Amino acid sequence: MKDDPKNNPQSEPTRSELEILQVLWKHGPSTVRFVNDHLNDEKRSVQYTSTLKIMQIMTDKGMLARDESSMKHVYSPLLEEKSTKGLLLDRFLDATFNGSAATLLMQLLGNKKTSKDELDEIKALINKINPDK
Amino acid sequence: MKDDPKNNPQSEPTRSELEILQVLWKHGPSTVRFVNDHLNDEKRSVQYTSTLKIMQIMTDKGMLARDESSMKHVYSPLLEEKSTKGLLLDRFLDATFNGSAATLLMQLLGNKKTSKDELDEIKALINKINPDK
DNA sequence: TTAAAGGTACGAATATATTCGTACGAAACA
DNA sequence: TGTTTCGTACGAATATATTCGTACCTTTAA
Repeated sequence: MKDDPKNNPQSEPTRSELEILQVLWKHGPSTVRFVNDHLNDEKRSVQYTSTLKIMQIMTDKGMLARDESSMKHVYSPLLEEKSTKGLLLDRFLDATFNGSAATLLMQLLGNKKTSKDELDEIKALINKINPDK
Repeated sequence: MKDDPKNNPQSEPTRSELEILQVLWKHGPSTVRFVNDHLNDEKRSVQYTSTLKIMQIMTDKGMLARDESSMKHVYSPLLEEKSTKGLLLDRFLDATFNGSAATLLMQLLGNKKTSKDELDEIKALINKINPDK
């Protein structure tokens, strides 16, 4: 059982898998048709069977649950949004900023794409941090 | 020339390529031997010829420059550290947090792996932000 | 001066991710 | 009822990333 992906806590979603998870996290359990339409509307052009295939693979990996009681299968995410994003952030932080959150933040603040509103929001958040932590 | 990777501003370094870039950014122009030893000491076990191959590919892609005047070729990064990390951060932010820096920060602050010292550093940084931006 | 050590080049195998065509079954409906 | 539409399953092609063996050349040292 060593190679069963369900038992591999290290595995993280790929780019395509993450796109699908984002739809499911946002909209709840969905059919392939719904997810595919959403991707085509919001993200990029992709064929129905491609989305279907990835969702089938994700189910095999234990990332999604599939309700087959109706012909139109309904998929639910089995990965929790917060912990998954936390894992991805950890990996990214290590790979790109050698684990330094402060360095990442500096980059973020110097980044053109971070708007004034976002900066204000960030400042507000910081001010709420428990000063004892 | 359309497919010449040198002309593709979208291309971003892969995981392995980033590992190598980090060594070159930190230590300056280096031989394959130096980079490979460093990776083995600090990161993971990898054969010399594997590192060589990746660095050759990176040179083809225009990510590295190679000084062949000595038998031991010396490689220099052609990608600038800050802008490269900025690009990676942008992509990650879009893919994982739908482009919201504030959401990313919240995740970062709630993360066990962010230490008190890091939080202090972040707070200090925030306090230095130009309030006009 | 020869053998060992250390270097590059590069093809090929492997691993992984992604895309999509085709087959075929169920349902909707004319 | 037949035909069109919508669904799943799945193999296979494609794209990309990674690893490493082997060939062969240069330098070093016995």
